[in-house]
Amino acid sequence: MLKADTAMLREALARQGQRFTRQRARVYEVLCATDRHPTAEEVYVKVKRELPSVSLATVYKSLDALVQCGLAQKLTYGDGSARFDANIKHHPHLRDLETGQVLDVPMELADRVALRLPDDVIAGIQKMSGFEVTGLRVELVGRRVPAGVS
Amino acid sequence: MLKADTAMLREALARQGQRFTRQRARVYEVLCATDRHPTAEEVYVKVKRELPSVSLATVYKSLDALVQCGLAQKLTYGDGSARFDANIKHHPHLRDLETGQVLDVPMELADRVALRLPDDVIAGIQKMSGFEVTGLRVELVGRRVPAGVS
DNA sequence: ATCCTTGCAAAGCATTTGCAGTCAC
DNA sequence: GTGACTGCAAATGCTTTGCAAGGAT
Repeated sequence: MLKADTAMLREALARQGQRFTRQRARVYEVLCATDRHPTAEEVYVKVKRELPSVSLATVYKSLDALVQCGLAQKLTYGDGSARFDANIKHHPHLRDLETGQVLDVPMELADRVALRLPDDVIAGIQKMSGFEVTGLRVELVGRRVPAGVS
Repeated sequence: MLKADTAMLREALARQGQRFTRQRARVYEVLCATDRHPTAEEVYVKVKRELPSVSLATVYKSLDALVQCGLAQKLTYGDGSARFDANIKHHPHLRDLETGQVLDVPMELADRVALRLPDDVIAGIQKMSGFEVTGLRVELVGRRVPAGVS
C-alpha cells in the first residue's frame, strides 16, 4: 500500500550499476500496490496485464533486483513459494498454515507485538555462539477463519 | 540432545495408526542426538551408516511421521532445505544467512528473548482479520562469525 | 558502443508420489 | 492375513541459468 516512487527506484538501481527498465518499474508498482505479500507467480500475473510479453524469469530477476536495492524483502518459507514485500521495515506477519498466505498484523496492533531483545542478550549471543545478529523475524502462525465463523 | 525414547515413539506412532519400524526409530535417534537442526539429507547420511539400504524418500516419510506424531517440528525456509528439530517446545532460533544453518539461542539466554503478545492482541487480531493464532516463530537472523574474529 | 536485461527453454534442487515387494501387527 | 511401509524411479513445483536478441546509458 505504499506509493511506488519511480525516481527512487531509478536511483536505487543506478546505485548498484543496474538499469531502469519497464519490467522492473511494473514489478515494483505491483508490489507497492498490495499488502498481500504476493508470490512471484502472483506478481507475474499482474505485471502481464500491462506487459503481456513479460516472462516469469524476468519477474524473478526483477524481484531479486529490488531486494538487492533494498526496496523489497523476500519472505521465504519452505512450503510453497517465496513471498515479496515492498514494506522493508521490520513488522510482524501472520501466516496461514492452510493456504500459505501471509498478511500483516493489523497496523493498530503491530506495535504491541514486540520482541524483547535486550542489547546484552545480543552481546551474549555473539560471545557464546559467535553469532552476529543483524535482523529478526517474528511470525504468528495459525489459520484464517472464514468471516462469521467462530 | 534429548534422549530418544523408543517406547514413547512406538506409542506415539500407534496412536496415529502408524507402525514402528527400524527406519523410523533410527531417524528419531539421529534427530534426538543433535541440536543442529539437520536437513533431511543430513539425517539420511547418518541413518545410512547403520541402515545402508535406507532411501532418502523413506527418511522424508519418517520425518513427516514424526512431525505428525508431535515428536518433531519442521522448520521451513525458502532458501535451501527444510530442517528438523526433535525439540518441540517453542524456542528462538538463530539462522545464518550465509550457510543456511540454524542453531539455538544458548539456553541461558533463550528466556530473555521473549515475544510480548498479550491475550487482548491475539483477540484483536482474530476480530480484525479473522486470523486464529496457534503458534509463533521467533528467529534472529545474521551470520556466524568465525571464532576469534570481531 | 558497451554491457545489462529480456524472454525462452532447459536445467537444478528439494520434495513428493506411484507402485511392487516387504514387513509390522 | 491385512494394511502400512520401504525403496526405487519418475514426477512435481519453484526457482535459476545459459544464451541470443534487444534495450538502457
